Amino acid sequence: MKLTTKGRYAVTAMMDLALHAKIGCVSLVDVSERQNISLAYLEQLFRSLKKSGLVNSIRGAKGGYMLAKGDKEISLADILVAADEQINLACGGSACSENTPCLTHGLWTNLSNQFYEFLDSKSLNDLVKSRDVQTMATMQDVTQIGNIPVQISK
Amino acid sequence: MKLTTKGRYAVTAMMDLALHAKIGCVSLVDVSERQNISLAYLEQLFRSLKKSGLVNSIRGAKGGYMLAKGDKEISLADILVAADEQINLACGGSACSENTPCLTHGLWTNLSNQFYEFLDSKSLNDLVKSRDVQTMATMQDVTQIGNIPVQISK
DNA sequence: CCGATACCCGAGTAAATCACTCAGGTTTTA
DNA sequence: TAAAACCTGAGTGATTTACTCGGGTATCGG
Repeated sequence: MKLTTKGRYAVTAMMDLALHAKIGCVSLVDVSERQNISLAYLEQLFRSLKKSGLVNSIRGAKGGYMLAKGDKEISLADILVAADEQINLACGGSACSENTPCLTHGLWTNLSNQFYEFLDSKSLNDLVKSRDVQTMATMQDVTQIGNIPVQISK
Repeated sequence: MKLTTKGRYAVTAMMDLALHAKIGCVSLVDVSERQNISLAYLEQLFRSLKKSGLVNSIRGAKGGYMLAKGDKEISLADILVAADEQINLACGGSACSENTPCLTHGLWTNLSNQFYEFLDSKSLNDLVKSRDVQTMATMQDVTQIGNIPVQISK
């Protein structure tokens, strides 16, 4: 039971967008530097996020990404699902088919649903509000000399 | 967020033991046939379960495995952990080290703990009691001509 | 209008993990 | 003593992961 880094990165990146929502749109270069994630990987990731309608993009210089909905309308589950992170513990292999389900088939679908409910109950806003994240975020912005709008030299 | 088949098999197998606890010990051949899991794989799996103290074994003909504790003392979490199924969604890669944790580090350790609590609150007995499992189990035993104690011919 | 910035896209790939299998044991019972 | 069963280490093909690469195309400032 583990999460792929893709799912984890997706949540991190979405939080970054949420934290800098006031600026308008955020470039992946910024996200990459702040969150320490490879740019190429982020681009690939944001394709999925966009396809799922979680973010909008603006092309060209001064472009970037922004949340397609409000903070509170996006859940952890939404993000994970968008990042191909299926929240499904159930079986689909050889030992368990539709007509001859295994002993635990019901159990896992049940648990999966409960996990989904749980993850769907946490909004991006909930996450961003947390004290932990707030302090980390300001630290990140300060480290970025000059903060966001200016950014003169490399 | 998915479960490996190893974890799933472990739970299935443990439930099989629990369901046939009255017989004394259960051979892996029986479990293999009833639950449709490769014998060799089960043997490998039961090494882990034994090492973790969840089952005891009796060697030789008429031998087999049995639960090392009561139904109610064994949790889903216990079984999954024994089957090398770590219940940990947190990061440990490049983007996130101890001194420079990523934005979401706290979030994932938090979630992991909640998941663990949840899985630890479900005992093997809880699972076995469920209507679903009961009916499936009797079906499995009936299909096995002659049921458990007798088992004359192959 | 040109070059820099940034999004967009398909494909490829090394490393890791998974889901097993195999080939041998050793112990116990009938 | 043969069969049943547990025990063990090692190997392996397939799949998935976590990326990278090499090209685009749109937009803005000068």
